[in-house]
Amino acid sequence: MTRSMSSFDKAMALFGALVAQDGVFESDAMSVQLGVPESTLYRHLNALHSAGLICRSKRGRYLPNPVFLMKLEGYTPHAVLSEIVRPFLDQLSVALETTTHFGILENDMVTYLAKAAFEGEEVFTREKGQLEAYCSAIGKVLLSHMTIDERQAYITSGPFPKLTDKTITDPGEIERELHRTRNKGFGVDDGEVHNALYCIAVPVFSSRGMVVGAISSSSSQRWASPKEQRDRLIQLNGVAQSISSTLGAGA
Amino acid sequence: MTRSMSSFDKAMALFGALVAQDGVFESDAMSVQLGVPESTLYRHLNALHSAGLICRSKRGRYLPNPVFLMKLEGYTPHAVLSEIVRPFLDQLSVALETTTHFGILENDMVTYLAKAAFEGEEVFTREKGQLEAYCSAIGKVLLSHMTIDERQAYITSGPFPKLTDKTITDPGEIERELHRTRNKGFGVDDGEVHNALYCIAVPVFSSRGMVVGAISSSSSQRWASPKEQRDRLIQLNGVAQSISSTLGAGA
DNA sequence: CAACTACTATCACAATGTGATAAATGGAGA
DNA sequence: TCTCCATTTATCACATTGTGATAGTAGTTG
Repeated sequence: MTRSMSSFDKAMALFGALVAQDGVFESDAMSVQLGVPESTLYRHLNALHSAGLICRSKRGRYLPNPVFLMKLEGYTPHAVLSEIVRPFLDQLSVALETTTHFGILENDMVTYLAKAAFEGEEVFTREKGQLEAYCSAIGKVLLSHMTIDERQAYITSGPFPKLTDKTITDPGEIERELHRTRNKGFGVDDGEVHNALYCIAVPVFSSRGMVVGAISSSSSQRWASPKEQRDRLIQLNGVAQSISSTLGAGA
Repeated sequence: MTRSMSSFDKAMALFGALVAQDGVFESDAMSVQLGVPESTLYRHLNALHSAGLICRSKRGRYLPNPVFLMKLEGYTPHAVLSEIVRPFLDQLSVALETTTHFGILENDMVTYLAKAAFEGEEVFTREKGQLEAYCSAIGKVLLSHMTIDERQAYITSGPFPKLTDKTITDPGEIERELHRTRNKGFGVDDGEVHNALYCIAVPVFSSRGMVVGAISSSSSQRWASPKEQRDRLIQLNGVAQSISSTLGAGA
């Protein structure tokens, strides 16, 4: 991790900064931002250009090369993510003897990108299916990592249907639950989506701390003991971290 | 162009190959394909990974990093292309004293991504607007650079409405016209879309010879002499080449 | 279990990236 | 048109990095 950065990483850091700033390049500001001397920045800029990653629009503006973008058109983050995550879910499902999911947030709903079923445990979810976020374990985790503004917008967006008699539907109560979820570092759905469905979920981070999605363990019966739940969480977090490191170092 | 490739270029060449081959990496085949020894390839592979461009799916399979893809989600090839091309069109419009366009092929129709109007020359087209390909200058150029199969599919897809009395509508005749267009290297619309609209167009290539789009010069009156037309073509081609080199070396 | 291929590790050498400095180019405004 | 300022290119001595041959490990397939 702390091994010497290759020239490649440095140039890609510049690319990342450019993309994040809508192509605006101010040499002195960028220099302090990235901790790289200006002369080196221009060399990196040229490297990015000759590699076909960026092209110059006007003075001080560099955009991702459209030809490069076209090459990536066949790939969607969702499709790739689900392919990457699937083997991890399979392994986890065997280890925990439960069904496991990987989900992301999309339009305030949870979308399941991958599912590994554990035989004997029928779970009604399906891949690419959507679920309410406020009551599912994965949803709680993802909502709890939103910015304050985003979360506020979600909380006031209601209404929140009562799916079971355990479903939390009061906005204030939901907000507190999300706060607890964030503090604990994992989300719990204690029969709040479906009477016979109990889940716990933990976040999957990208290497720079952004939340990419969450993985969960779902069972038709409640976990027997606190110890058992703790055990599952450890395994979930282990796998989450494996996924993170598979995703690598980029943003 | 032939100056020594930076390590960056070589690694990005590997990335390009991976993307083009759906992530499949066979070290010996890739080695001969790129002319790079295997040990170096694996170093590049690791560089791409640690820079966050790719991640490992399974043995021998490397996919674009979904986190990286997400960062690029705000950029579409079309939007970037039109921004890149616009200043060139403006300049060309002044030089030729005609309206100029940049268009690409989309679902067998020409889509105009950018337009630079020349005052006094009213042209009915608008940016993001679509036009039939078989009778417009830009369309002819783009169709003429399709693969044989694609072109055949287009020719048989008909029907081809007769927009003016000069419009070529017979499939066989269209095919011959496309063949002529390809051989000449430029396309002509001699009032075939609209009675008072005369255009010539030339292709814009990416640095590896792929056709990205085409630029055209449109006028409400026919060019006076062959010499004048030749002159316009020279300027069109010059600008097309400028755009190509702005797009850079990738793919 | 055998054969194969993906993948990692090491090392001496050379190529390439580095950053300070200086100079040129181009665009916005007076 | 001229001035000013930020962007951009050019140069150079130095040291960090990349290179590729070789050898060895590990995971997969039959």
